[in-house]
Amino acid sequence: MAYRIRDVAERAGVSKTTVSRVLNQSPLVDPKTRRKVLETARKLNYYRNANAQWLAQGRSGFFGLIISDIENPVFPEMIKSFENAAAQKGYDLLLCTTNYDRERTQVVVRKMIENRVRGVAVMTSGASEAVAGALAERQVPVVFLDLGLTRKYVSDIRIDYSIGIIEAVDHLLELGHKRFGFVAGSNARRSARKYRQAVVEAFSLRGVSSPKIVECDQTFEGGAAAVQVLLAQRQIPTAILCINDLTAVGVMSGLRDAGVRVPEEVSVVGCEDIYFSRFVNPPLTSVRLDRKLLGNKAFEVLESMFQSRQRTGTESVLETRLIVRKSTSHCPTAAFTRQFHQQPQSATW
Amino acid sequence: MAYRIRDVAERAGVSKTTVSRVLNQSPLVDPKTRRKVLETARKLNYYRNANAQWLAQGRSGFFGLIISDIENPVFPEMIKSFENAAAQKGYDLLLCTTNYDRERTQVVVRKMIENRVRGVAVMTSGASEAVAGALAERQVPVVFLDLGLTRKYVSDIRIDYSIGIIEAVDHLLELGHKRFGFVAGSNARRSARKYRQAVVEAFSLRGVSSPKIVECDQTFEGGAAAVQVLLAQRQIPTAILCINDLTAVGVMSGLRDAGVRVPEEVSVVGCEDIYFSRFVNPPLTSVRLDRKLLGNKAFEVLESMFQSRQRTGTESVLETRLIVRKSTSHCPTAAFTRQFHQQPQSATW
DNA sequence: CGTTGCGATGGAACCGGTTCCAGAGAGCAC
DNA sequence: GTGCTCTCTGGAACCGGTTCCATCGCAACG
Repeated sequence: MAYRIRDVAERAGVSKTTVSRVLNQSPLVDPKTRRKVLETARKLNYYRNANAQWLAQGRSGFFGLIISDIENPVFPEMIKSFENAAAQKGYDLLLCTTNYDRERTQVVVRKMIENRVRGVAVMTSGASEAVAGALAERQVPVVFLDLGLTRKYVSDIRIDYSIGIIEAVDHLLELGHKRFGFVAGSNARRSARKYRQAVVEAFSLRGVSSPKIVECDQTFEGGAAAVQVLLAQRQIPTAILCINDLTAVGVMSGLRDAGVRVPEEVSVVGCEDIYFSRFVNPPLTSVRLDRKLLGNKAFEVLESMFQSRQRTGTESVLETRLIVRKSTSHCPTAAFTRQFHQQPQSATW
Repeated sequence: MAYRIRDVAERAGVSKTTVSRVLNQSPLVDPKTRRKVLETARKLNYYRNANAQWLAQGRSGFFGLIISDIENPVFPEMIKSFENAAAQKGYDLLLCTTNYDRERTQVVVRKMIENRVRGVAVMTSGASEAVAGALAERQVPVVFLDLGLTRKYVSDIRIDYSIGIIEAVDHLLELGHKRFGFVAGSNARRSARKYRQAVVEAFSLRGVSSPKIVECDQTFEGGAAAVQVLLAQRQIPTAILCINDLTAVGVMSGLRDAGVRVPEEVSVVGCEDIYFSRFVNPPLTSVRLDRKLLGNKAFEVLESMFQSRQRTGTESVLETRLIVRKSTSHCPTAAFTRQFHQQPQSATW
């Protein structure tokens, strides 16, 4: 068995209490004693038992982070910044994934409670109010993404898509575009619904007729399939907004397969600005959601709830903005578009 | 304060011991008693205190996973499969990242020990034998990636790049290629060194003259820069191997910027087969490293060490294989290559 | 009928820390 | 010298589980 605090105490000729004080940087220790304790601890190669410490303290050193699927490229950046923020304050990360599974979500929430975490960030938009309830009931501060609700122990970070989308619409209008398409996600997803709403509002705000909306499953293949629907129209759109970057890349691929050049003939705008977006060809113009900021803010919100006496939840807003790269450019001339429709390959769609 | 096991015991009219037995599925409990205990636990909405449980048991329910940087796209898949494998056996994941920082590595190793994890997978090739020593000394089973060493408590998973690389070389030879380039990583990295060695060996095995090697920093930009060196040669290679996919994508981008078409004029092969490789244009041919398998195997190895009486380390091998997509094709004719060298844009490199 | 064996249960020690509270001893003012 | 304050230290209870060992009731058996 490894050395315990008592072993250190005995060899340093002091009590457990004193050793504990030294290890926890209590000021109530004589510098000379402190030095001796630290030295013997080092000599014994002592490691404290985190479970014992946290049992005694009534809570662990963990902050929990619940996400849906770590393979989704939006998460790693968020995890990193959340973890860094926590590490800076001396806390650890307890990461759990739900894989979009209802049952697994329950298990994961239970784990958070059993581990006596100091707070939980639930960064999957699939999570329900039931999750919020379960955690708040155990007095665990929790922060959600776009839950649309705050109360005691429950904070919310709202993502304001509209800013970035309006920037995108303005950008496209400036480039002379008039006919738009939007490859949307399923309305069953809260975040997809919000995004679609913001898109529609942005167009009406600018007094432009609504884009042609095609729904897809938010994957690469979904984007490639959705764009075929848009291309089959009598008048194809010259600019296409997409629910996320992966879809946008699929859209670009579908366009290329159909012989349509991006951005010369059709401009494409993604959302999220995942790491890879700058490396595709052409580099993708995208509505950026700053996950670094999101992860930081999530931790910040949790910590301030944890500190506050009342544990009152707060609402904060995360803004988005447009990152212009090379997948958008001037609207092609009408002549060009008409010519395009006479190409033989258009028959194959 | 939340309900404790004692509260459940009192209300169910049994002892703490019995409740503990019920919760741990011990068979030494009368079914009737079991039912009553479970019911009162549910009624009280009881959650066990993991810290207390693990303190008493002398070890936690965690398996540790140490990686360098979660933003590197090779890791998420690995994390997922490791976590799934652990979850299936009822264990949890303790994920820590080093961010390539020596000091942070120490901190992270300490955390693993303090949390009394049942085993640690160190899946960053930056880790040294010192880390192995620190953990083995505390009798923590640990599995490394390409450490090239096994002993008590220390296992190793060796990645056999050569299979995939030989497949790649054969594939390119079949396509008629004769002049090759290799965009390598820094020899300072263990894994990059191994990869380079495997490439050189594969060529000599097939009796082909060695490729022109250019070193880079394994990033997109590094790849784009490295390819310029290759293009500046009198005879440019018609096929380029790359240390990883991100570099390969950079190489393709650099080629495109120089007006060289992939794969018609130059074929490109990556390594790792990250998720995004199939979505770039053209979809990347790559030497796949199966991270799903790696994560699973890492957990498996740890668990079997944990079970074994002797805690002897094992060595296992993970094979790679070539995934052929569209970034490789027939070697262009000699005439074509010569013509290319007379193009004006070659002067700008 | 006494003994044995077995399934079910509980008492109490223990895991390794933290923290409340009491107290020793030094320093200082009077 | 006395009393007070202040700094530093240690004893002991406690956190909430697990587990060793003893015990008890009951059925089976000789």
